[in-house]
Order: sequence, then structure tokens, then C-alpha cells
Amino acid sequence: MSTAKQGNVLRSFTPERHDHRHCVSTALSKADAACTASGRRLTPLRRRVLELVWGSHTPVKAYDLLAILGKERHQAAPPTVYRALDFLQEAGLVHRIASMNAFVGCGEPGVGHAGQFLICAQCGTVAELDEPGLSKTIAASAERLGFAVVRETIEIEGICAACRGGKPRATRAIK
Amino acid sequence: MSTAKQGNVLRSFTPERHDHRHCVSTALSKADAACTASGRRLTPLRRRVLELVWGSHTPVKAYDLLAILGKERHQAAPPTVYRALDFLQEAGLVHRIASMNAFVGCGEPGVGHAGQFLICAQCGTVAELDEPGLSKTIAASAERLGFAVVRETIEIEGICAACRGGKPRATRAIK
DNA sequence: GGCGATTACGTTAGATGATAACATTAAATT
DNA sequence: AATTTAATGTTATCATCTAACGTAATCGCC
Repeated sequence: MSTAKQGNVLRSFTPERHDHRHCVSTALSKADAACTASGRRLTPLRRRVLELVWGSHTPVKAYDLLAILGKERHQAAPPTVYRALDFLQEAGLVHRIASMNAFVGCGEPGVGHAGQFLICAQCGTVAELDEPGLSKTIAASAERLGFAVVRETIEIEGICAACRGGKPRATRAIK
Repeated sequence: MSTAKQGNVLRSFTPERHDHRHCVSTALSKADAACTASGRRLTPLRRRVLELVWGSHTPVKAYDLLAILGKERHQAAPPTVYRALDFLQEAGLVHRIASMNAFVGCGEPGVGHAGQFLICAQCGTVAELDEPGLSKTIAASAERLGFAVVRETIEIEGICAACRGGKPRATRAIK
């Protein structure tokens, strides 16, 4: 048996008690650094959207962000939030979860990686993986068919350890 | 090195010249059989929707189906088509491609398999895979985190052999 | 075959998700 | 400061999907 290299967990299922404000501020610091490095402008609006995305333990819907922004700035329309999200995706700071039409903060911005997610159907929390083995298997299949891979969308739905272990967290609702 | 078992191609990139009506009628026959076997009712409406889905080489949008049904039956609203699609998904006869908000016929109904798709960004055609190796890799990662997999969404975007080989097919448009 | 229960479908309305197009403001560049 | 570019505001609209409720078809049973 080959010693399969284990992948990394870029964003783990968060433990029940942890200071999430710390996660958020760390993410924002990383984002500042990444944008400075790449010459992008993390404007107050974009930064605020990123903060809101990180503020939730679960993927956030665009219109939820819109509702919050609407209260804060008294002017916010769909393009406001979609443009910010587009920027953040482009910058590798958030991922879009296609199967949910929702967004999560990226646990490891800057590092080139595919989008590989484990999504708990119970509590809605998301873990982000970087399993090179997965991408390799995909690449092998693709190659057999002469298919050139451009982008991977891997979203695995299931039940996380906490929810299985009889101590389910707060339910999926993010409002 | 272990002799990795190669997966199956459940639905391949269709060759340029082939009698697609044959694909469709085969799919419908299989569907009839599968529904009879499982005690489901493949009503005329559902059957027609399945036929329309299979009629396209590329994933079909719900509203495209709606437009066609509208002409045929002079009464067709969104629920008409979404309900039929829900049934067909439940019955394992079509898959939803989350990253496209579109639907494709399932190449191997009845056989339990994950949704693994290669999607050509150029021509829009879709190949459906069943790579047990992929699912195994995913299961291994999940297990490390105590995560119980329920459903896999694997959608790989890229360029298919035909489009790479300088003889691109008709473009993605399905209208 | 009639009858109640169930399932499918019709119909209206609206929630949610996303984008086009153009005006305005702010920032970077010269 | 003037010019250019990038970001945001604003309005409108399109696309996707679902809730809720009524009607019609079908099924299961007697």
C-alpha cells in the first residue's frame, strides 16, 4: 500500500466553544495582507462584507448580507453585495458553495487550492479541504477521456462529528 | 502500487455523429422499467420532461423546458416543470448540475452512484463518471473528521477532447 | 362499480438569486 | 489640478425556485 499523502484541512468544523471574533479578525488580517501583496483594494465595503461572511459559522446568502448592509448604510442594492462578493472570490478570500447558493470565508487565502467542502446538513457548518489525492484522482479520470480540467467543484454533504455525537450544535439557521 | 480499479463512464461525451433519438428512446425505456420496478408513476408529463431533458446534448434549464411545455400544453407554469424534475431526480433518472442550475439525464438509472460530472465549458456537453476511487478518497478524508457522507456533488469544469482537438462542436447554446 | 384516500397537476402569487446599464463618486496617475 | 480608472450608487429587470391552495386523476378497498 502506498503511503498516501494526507491532505490539509483548510477550514475545520469549528469547536463548539471558541472565540469566533478571533477567527474573524485573523481572517481580516490575512485578507489585508493578501490584498496588499497582490495590489488589490480591500475597500471598507468589501472588508465589511468579508467580515460578515466570516461572522457566520455557516455559509451566508447574498440577500442576508444585503439585509445587514441595508441597515448599516441605508443604501444597499443587490449589485452592492454581489460586486463585493465577486471581488472577494476573485481575490480568493471567499468561496461560493454552488449547491447552496451561499458563501464562506476561505480558510487559506493565497494558497492555490481547489474548492473541496464538507457540508453538514444538520448544522450547516462547512469544512474546507485540500486533498491533492482527490484532485489527482480526478485528473487521472479526466485524462483518460482527454478532458482538460479547469475548475473543480466538490461539495460533500453529510453529518459532521458534532451532530453525530449526540451534541448537535445550533441548527442550520443563520439569521 | 495497488491496482487501482478504473471507474466507469456512465454517460460519455457523445460522438459527433450518432443517432441521438436512439439514446433518448433507450433512456425512456430504461426509465419505464425502473419506475415499474420501484412502483413509481412515470406519468405522460414526467415522461415528456425526461424526453426533453434527454433530447438535449447539454444540460437543460428548467425554463427552457417550461417554454417548450408551454407551447405543447397551453398550460404550464414553473411548478409543472419543477415538480416533474423533482420526481425524476428522486427516481434517479436525472441529475441536477448545481454549478449550472441545469439538468441532465442519468446514464445509468437504478445503479447507486454518486454524481460525478465532467462539464465542457466550450460545448456544454457533460460526461458522467462513477469512480469508486474518488468516493473512496473522499470517504477517507471525511472519516478522519468524523464526517458521515450523504451525498457527493462533484462537478469538474474543463475542455473536452473534441473541443481541444480542433474540431469543436456546436457551441454551448441549447436553445 | 362506487367511494374514500392519495397522488398528481393546475393556478396564482411571491420569495430568492443574480445581472445589465448607466450615473456618480472616489482614488490613482500624470 | 486635470485626466483617467476603479468603485459604488441606482434603477430596472431577468432568472430560478417555492408556497399555498384548488381541482382532477388514480389507487386501494369493499
